[in-house]
Amino acid sequence: MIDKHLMKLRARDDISAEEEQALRDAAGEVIHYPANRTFITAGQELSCSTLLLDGIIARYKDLSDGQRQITELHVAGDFADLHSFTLKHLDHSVMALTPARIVQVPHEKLKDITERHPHLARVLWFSTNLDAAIHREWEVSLGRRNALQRTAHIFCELQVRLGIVGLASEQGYALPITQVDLAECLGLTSVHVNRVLKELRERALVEFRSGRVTITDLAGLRSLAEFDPAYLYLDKRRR
Amino acid sequence: MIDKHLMKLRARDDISAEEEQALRDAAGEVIHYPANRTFITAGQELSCSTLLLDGIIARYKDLSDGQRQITELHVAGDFADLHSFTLKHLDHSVMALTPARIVQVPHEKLKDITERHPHLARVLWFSTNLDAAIHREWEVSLGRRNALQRTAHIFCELQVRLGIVGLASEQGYALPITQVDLAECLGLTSVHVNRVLKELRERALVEFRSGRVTITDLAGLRSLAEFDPAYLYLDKRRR
DNA sequence: CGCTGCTTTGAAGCCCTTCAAACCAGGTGG
DNA sequence: CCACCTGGTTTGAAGGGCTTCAAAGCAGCG
Repeated sequence: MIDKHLMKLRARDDISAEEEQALRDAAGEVIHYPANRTFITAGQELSCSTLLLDGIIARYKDLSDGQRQITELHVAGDFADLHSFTLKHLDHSVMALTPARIVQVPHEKLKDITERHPHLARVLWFSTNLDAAIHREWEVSLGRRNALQRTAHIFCELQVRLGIVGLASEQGYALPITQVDLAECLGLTSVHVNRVLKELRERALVEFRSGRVTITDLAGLRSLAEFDPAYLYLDKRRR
Repeated sequence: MIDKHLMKLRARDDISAEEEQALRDAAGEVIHYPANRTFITAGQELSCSTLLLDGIIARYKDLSDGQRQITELHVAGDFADLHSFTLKHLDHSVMALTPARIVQVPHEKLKDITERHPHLARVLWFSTNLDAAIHREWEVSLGRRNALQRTAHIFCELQVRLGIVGLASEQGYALPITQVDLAECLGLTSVHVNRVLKELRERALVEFRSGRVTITDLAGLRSLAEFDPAYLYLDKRRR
């Protein structure tokens, strides 16, 4: 059940059989959410974290004028809110963008892990730091990259992250979200995202249609985005 | 020496005398950096974390065309790179924007803490999650707030963060950085930041001159920025 | 007292937004 | 089986916020 999560962790560090078992034991109830369901609201008190088994989840913040900024996307194998273990309530909301299957991991069990499995605790700590690294890369996109590069960059990021858990190839991957969702990730209007997607298609780099990203030219796409996967910390030997 | 750091932690959770001592014991060499010194370069291997005693530090990423995005500012009492403990090398660089005094904390000592002081370890984990929360708020600013709100927002944030360690009042605080630095935080050009500062001054909200932020109307400033300090997790009772 | 780094101002232009409307596909009910 | 509805996509036209380019102003310092 938590196999994709283990794939993700093991792409970054060694996880012993004992630690794997501790994680498996921590997994609780499996829940299905429909697309478009907000299941954690900012500020709400939390006693368990959400491990995503399947689907796409977004962390987002709403502004008073109805605008929304998605601060990170999550894919299968990610904890959507491991940080709620130390924060206890979140500064953002969390929603399923597609139908999603998740498993709840009680904070009690995570606390046990910090007390009984220090190394595994550090690996989980690492995971939340990886989320922060993704936030930073998005800050760079939002602050300094133009719409075209920004859009190319997110497609590159998801290709790598989905690839780690076996859900993407160099040719593309399923991404059943809307252009509005994408616009909320990119800090753009959906109208402009639409125009950018058209240009990416016409440049024969990538195509985003009917819930699927089809990559025509991965090298070209990465070059346009100046994508450097270092921020995803995949080089295991360095840790 | 690490008093400001303890103030910061204790604004969020209780720290026992024993834990305090463990932290004090972890502190190593004190180092002075001049303004404008990059002391950690992205990718470089690290064996200790940097606790800021005095000054302003920036985490930043450079783009190939010479543009730069600062992803977070640090003030006295902050770890500038506690996350390097689990990441081992960083996806960004770190520089002193002002003359800075720091103390190095060896990762070995942090590892001891995770093994001997699980609660303190969780508090440190919390600290890195707080950094991530700040990243998220900056993503919202960069993605959805206009230049005026964005600038107002960062002044509000720093007022709170510096206030926690006794370095800001409701009337203002020292912030000896340049408009260029500010622009690199805000994803704007320094030219436009200059115009925005003029408008904030003319609206009698805040003045930024000769290294000092003078707040004329804190309520008005917060209202313009739609500043909600919840993301700084200061409500101790909820944890 | 001139150099240097930072700030300020102006003018022109572009990237992205806003507003509006048409198009399209899939699902539902008459 | 088609008309209708709904949510999402696409396109056009106009406008604005921020950038770019350029240059002047200013303060601190050797």
